[in-house]
Amino acid sequence: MSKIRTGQGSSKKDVIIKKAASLFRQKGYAASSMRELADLVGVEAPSLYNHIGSKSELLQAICYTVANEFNGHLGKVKNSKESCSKRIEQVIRFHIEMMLESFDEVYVANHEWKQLGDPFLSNFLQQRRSYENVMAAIIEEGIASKEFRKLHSHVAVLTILSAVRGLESWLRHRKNISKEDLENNMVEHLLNGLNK
Amino acid sequence: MSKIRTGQGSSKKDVIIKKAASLFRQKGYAASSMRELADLVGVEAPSLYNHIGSKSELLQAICYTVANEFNGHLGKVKNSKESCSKRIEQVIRFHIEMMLESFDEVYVANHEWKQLGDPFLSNFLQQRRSYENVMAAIIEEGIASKEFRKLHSHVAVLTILSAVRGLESWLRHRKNISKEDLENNMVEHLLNGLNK
DNA sequence: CCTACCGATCGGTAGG
DNA sequence: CCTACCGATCGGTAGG
Repeated sequence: MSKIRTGQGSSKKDVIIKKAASLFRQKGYAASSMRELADLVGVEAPSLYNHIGSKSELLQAICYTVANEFNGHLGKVKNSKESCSKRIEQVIRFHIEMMLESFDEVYVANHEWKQLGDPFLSNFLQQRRSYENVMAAIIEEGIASKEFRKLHSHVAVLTILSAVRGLESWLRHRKNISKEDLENNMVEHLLNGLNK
Repeated sequence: MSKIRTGQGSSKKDVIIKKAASLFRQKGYAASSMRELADLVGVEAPSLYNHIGSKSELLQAICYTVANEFNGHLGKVKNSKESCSKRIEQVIRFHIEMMLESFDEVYVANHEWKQLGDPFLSNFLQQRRSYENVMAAIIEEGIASKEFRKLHSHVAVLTILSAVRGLESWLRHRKNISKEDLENNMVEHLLNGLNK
């Protein structure tokens, strides 16, 4: 489903971006050097520049690919005919699946976006704000229709998105629980807290 | 209540640590230079070393001060005679208050601990694991006493801690909501999701 | 894809 | 507290 995965059809540039995501997640963007990245790819550092323009371009590619995936999904869910509860559940499950499928990329987009230079930084923040607003609108619709309890919609969005982000630390020290259990537990906790 | 605040009784070292927390939060640890920090303090870079030993020592001081505050509070709550629900609520409220009172420090401890060198890194992770275990034990006690619904306790801990951490992004672009509203909304959402 | 190398900046020290 | 300066490492280029 995603351009993030690296199959046999991937170019050298894709490989470099994939390795960069892994390196940036482990060490942070600023603390990662192009020499280390070159080692992971299996070439000398200057050779990287035959495929990419700069270090910052790698961060941009990672952050924007992730942002596009999330925006694409929310766009589809937004105007569906299902209940607000069902739509929010779909958003939660999508976040959890993205985290499990594209851990490095999502982690980097969540942690290292601050290192983006302008205009990429402001554009990224703009996209995120808009994403949160759409989610808040769905929750407000649910409150108006008495489906949800009367909570501040933006606080609820924050609570949900942050909780889901926490899977990061889960994925670092994998406990013995299946993806299904994880999803169902989290959906139950967050959705029951919302439901009337 | 906390050694984090910088009042009139603070030494130059305290001032440096406080400014470092602010700088590290804004730019990240690795991307912050000692020259920038010196500028904020109002001295030349080499003068910093009359008060501190190294850049990494600053990160250690910030992370450990925060960790000690949280551990101290949880230690007090842990064996209190109150209901599990009440104890979890106290933990949630403490996290929110810490975030509001010592934003820079908590943010840095949450985001930059990975840049700690060993043995500080493993010690920090050990403390955090132990903190989560104590919270999970309280939740399990609540499940056993039928106070809470039957959720995986470690997933619930993760959900709660992550949601509370999300206040970070709230504090960056302050919306018009009071501390009390924020706390009450979040406690209601998270606790109602837990309660039977 | 490599070797050779650049200017800039880093954390930190010496010496006063 | 400063000036002067160190070795190391950085992102990136030239040239083949």
